[in-house]
Amino acid sequence: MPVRQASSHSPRAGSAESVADRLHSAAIHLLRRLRREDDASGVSAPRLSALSVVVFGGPLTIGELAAAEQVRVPTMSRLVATLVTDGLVRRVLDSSDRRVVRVEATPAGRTLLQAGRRRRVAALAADVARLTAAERRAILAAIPLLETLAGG
Amino acid sequence: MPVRQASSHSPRAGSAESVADRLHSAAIHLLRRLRREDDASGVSAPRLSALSVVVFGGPLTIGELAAAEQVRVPTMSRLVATLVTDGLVRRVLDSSDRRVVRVEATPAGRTLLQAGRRRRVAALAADVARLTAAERRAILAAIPLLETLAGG
DNA sequence: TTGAATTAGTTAGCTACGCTAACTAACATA
DNA sequence: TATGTTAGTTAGCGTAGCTAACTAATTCAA
Repeated sequence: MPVRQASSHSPRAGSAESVADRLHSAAIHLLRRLRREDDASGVSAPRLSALSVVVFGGPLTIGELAAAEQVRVPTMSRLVATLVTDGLVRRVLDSSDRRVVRVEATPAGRTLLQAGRRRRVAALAADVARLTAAERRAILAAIPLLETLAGG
Repeated sequence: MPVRQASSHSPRAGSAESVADRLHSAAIHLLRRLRREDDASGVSAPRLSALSVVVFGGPLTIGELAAAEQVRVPTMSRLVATLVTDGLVRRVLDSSDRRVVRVEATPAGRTLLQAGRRRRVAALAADVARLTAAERRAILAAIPLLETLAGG
């Protein structure tokens, strides 16, 4: 794994390439862990993530949702279909443009999101809680940067 | 998305739960981006990651590889099969225990890894390079913590 | 020394997520 | 009105993850 050899192999510690490489590795590992926990909780990460956007971002079209989640429209269409089946969101027709599907959360969706997010991050949060305050600050400082990179 | 509402919704900014939640979201977004780039490079992230372990970690058994990559043995078995088909790694029989499959990199695997890693992280590295030195340091400081959390 | 348990890995079969291509339906416009 | 554009769905593919069930090899104990 890059991280395991980065120090002995990277071009320069701290170089953009080195940072990118190690970040890549860390993201893979972190997400594998998160996926396991999400699976255990019964709601996959992509679904919860989409549900979260709908709950907090108000009614959104499939296309807007896809853009927000950085996936293609058909992928989002399927995610939404699953969420509808699960009763977590509802399709609302736009009266002025009947092509448009607006997605909004159901009460069940809102409820589940709260519980789901709690459950989902519980184990991770427990580990985060084990870090020192300084370490937590270090992660917190990096998060907006990670989002920036993800958005690039 | 949690990040978009975290500041207005999280229990306490900086709390373990808040950090975990935002980290979860950031990891999803980051990996989606990385996946797109990996796909474009023709070698998926899990394969490159496994290849990297083999290249830098010397010959390893399937089980060791699975543990290192935090996946189950059948998953790794299949990844290795693909890498073998692609000529990037080679199975070596252990003469003292013929159940054991030791996986080692081929020259082609080593070559591809170098080029592949470069290509794979190039775009990300370009964005990283656009950050300030302080921002890069912030990410660098967080990475070992992320790996710790991923390993928990 | 042979028969049972254990260990390493593979195979089969499932779910989910991502994609593109091709389609339908609705709208806009020339 | 016919043509093009836009929103979304459906179909089909590839990959990754899992568990369950299997084979083959080794270990160990009666």
